[in-house]
Amino acid sequence: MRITAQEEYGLRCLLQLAQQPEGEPLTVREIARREGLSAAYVEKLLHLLSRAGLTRSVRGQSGGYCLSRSPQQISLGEIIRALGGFVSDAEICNQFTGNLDCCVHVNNCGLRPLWRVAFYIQSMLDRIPLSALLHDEQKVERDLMETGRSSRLIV
Amino acid sequence: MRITAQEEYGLRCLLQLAQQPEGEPLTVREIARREGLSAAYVEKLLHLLSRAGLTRSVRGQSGGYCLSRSPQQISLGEIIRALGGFVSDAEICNQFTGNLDCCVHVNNCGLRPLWRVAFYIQSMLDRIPLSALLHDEQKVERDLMETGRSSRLIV
DNA sequence: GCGAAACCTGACTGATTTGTCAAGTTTCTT
DNA sequence: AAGAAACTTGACAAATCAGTCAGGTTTCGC
Repeated sequence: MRITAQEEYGLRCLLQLAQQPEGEPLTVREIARREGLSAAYVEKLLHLLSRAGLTRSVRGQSGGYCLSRSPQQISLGEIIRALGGFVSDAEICNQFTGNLDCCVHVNNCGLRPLWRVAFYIQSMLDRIPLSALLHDEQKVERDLMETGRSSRLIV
Repeated sequence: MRITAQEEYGLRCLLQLAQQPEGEPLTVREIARREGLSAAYVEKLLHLLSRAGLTRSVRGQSGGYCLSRSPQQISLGEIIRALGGFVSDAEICNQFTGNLDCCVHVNNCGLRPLWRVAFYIQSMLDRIPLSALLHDEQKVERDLMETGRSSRLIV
């Protein structure tokens, strides 16, 4: 269970965009410079994020990338899903790679409670806006406490 | 941010061991049969878990594997760490693969709040015992609510 | 118009992760 | 003591992921 490189670097790019004044696009080259990444890699990440509807590109000489919504309206959950995905219902027993014809647990999956945990984590991330990462760490902590108290697992 | 194959299958093996009567080892062959995995792969997973101190092997003709502690005393967090690890403090800025000599955020890392989130998730998993996955899903839900209320991020 | 600056895209290479194989060592049963 | 059942281990092949490259298309400023 790890945060992938793609998620980390993609998020860094988004944080750069989030610090930009409204409506002023930032170039790939500039983001790459600030984050110490190659321009090609930043392009790939931003392309992924644009496909997911999180960023918007402006072509042409004075173009670049913007967030498509305000940092308050973009959640960490969305970002994680755009950049590599999370465990999801669909892939649980279908993508089973074992020897049997299908997952032996298909009728009474002993791991279903684990997926429940995963969904819980995901719903927690859905409640944390990108803007939370712009502020101090205490802010994030308060947000987490909030989700901890209020969220329920959907039965 | 995903649960890896190794984590999933390793956990399945542990769940098989957890259902075994105390002190009766289960053979690799039998676990493999029940889970529809190859014996070689199950061996590899159990070897990893033994190294982490979660399982114990009994050699010889009537041997096999047991849990080294009761399912109540083994947490999901430990299991995840044994089977592929979680993000950890040490690897955050050190393993940075960018072009710069070191992470450009080393002094004021914009992602630190994200690691805080990761640690929070990890501490939540540390509070869920393996035994919780043996019971019904409502049980897991109650456990999660408990951790949601009681845990604090360590500052 | 035309060239420079910027985004767009798919193919490709290297690294990591998955899962297998094969040749051990240990222990029990008879 | 011999053989079978079981764990041990390191090397390997296949699949997936990270990151690069090259050659596009679009737009702006002059």
